[in-house]
Amino acid sequence: MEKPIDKFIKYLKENNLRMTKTRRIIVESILEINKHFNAELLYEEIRKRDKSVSLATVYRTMPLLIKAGLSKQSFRCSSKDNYEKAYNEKKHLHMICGICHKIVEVNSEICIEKLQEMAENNDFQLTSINLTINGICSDCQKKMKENGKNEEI
Amino acid sequence: MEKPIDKFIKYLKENNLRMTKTRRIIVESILEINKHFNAELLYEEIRKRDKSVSLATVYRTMPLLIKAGLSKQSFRCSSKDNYEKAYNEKKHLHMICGICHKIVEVNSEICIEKLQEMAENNDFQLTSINLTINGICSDCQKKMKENGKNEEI
DNA sequence: ATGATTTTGAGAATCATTATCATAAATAGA
DNA sequence: TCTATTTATGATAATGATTCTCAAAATCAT
Repeated sequence: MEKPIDKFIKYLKENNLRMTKTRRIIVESILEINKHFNAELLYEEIRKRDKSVSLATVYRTMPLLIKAGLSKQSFRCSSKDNYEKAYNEKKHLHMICGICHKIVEVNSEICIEKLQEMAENNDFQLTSINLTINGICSDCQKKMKENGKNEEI
Repeated sequence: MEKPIDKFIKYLKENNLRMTKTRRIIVESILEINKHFNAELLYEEIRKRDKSVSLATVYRTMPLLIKAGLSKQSFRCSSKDNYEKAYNEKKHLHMICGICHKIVEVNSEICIEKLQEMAENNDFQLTSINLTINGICSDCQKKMKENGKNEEI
């Protein structure tokens, strides 16, 4: 299977874009993150390798990674966009607790395959599927019962 | 079946909140909108009835409508949160074109029922399901082929 | 290496959403 | 109905994630 970095280089070439030190560091950093991530988290991971990379470049680079097929948009939590790797990934969805913001990944192969099929049936070229269950986790349900509060979601 | 406005009044009472002229107008306005909507669109609809209502109050009122079960969060498009009514609604998902931002509703009863079941199995008190397919509609695919452009998503 | 083009970091700008606060409206009690 | 208390509202400022700008640096084609 083609290595992510090679896939990226290929994408860049095809689009007359340049492979740079910064872009390489960004790709390497994403490889280290084994879950969903937002721009800030990726930025922290990048800064472990190189403190000179700017947050703007992280934001600038995400669309490239997505178009190159290395990464994809995922859910949105606490007003922040989240991403995940687009390869080697089990088909899953996210259950997000609106109180404590805990995120649980749940296998959902069947649903996702059904959605891919739907896109195809509608002659819709799929770029990403957002499949998120928002709710209140059992821990927070308990806590709410205990103190009788009606907390924000 | 309980009327939305009565459901809202009941919710307000239970939470020691007040029914006001503004809140009534907001509920009435939502009843007039027969599709998904964002804060701005709802604000326009409200202003047809009363020009004095402020956008801040629209934003303030949405969480109440959601908790009262009149409305629910839906997809996000062009950096804006969208909502929809939470009753009388067929179970559907949204397919959003990343180029022209056209939104197509597609029936998806099976998927949604599966997801509700999943939430239940995980002892997760469901507040909303976000089920969105992002991609490129067939029209935009054609246009891109014609002028060979690699447009933004 | 040279010159043309692209990328970058730093910081400013944007824009949807939230917070603040003084005033107005709604409720409870007399 | 009047009054006191609480809640809601409009106007506007603040916030914060993301995007834009631009001069300087890096990359590429020759």
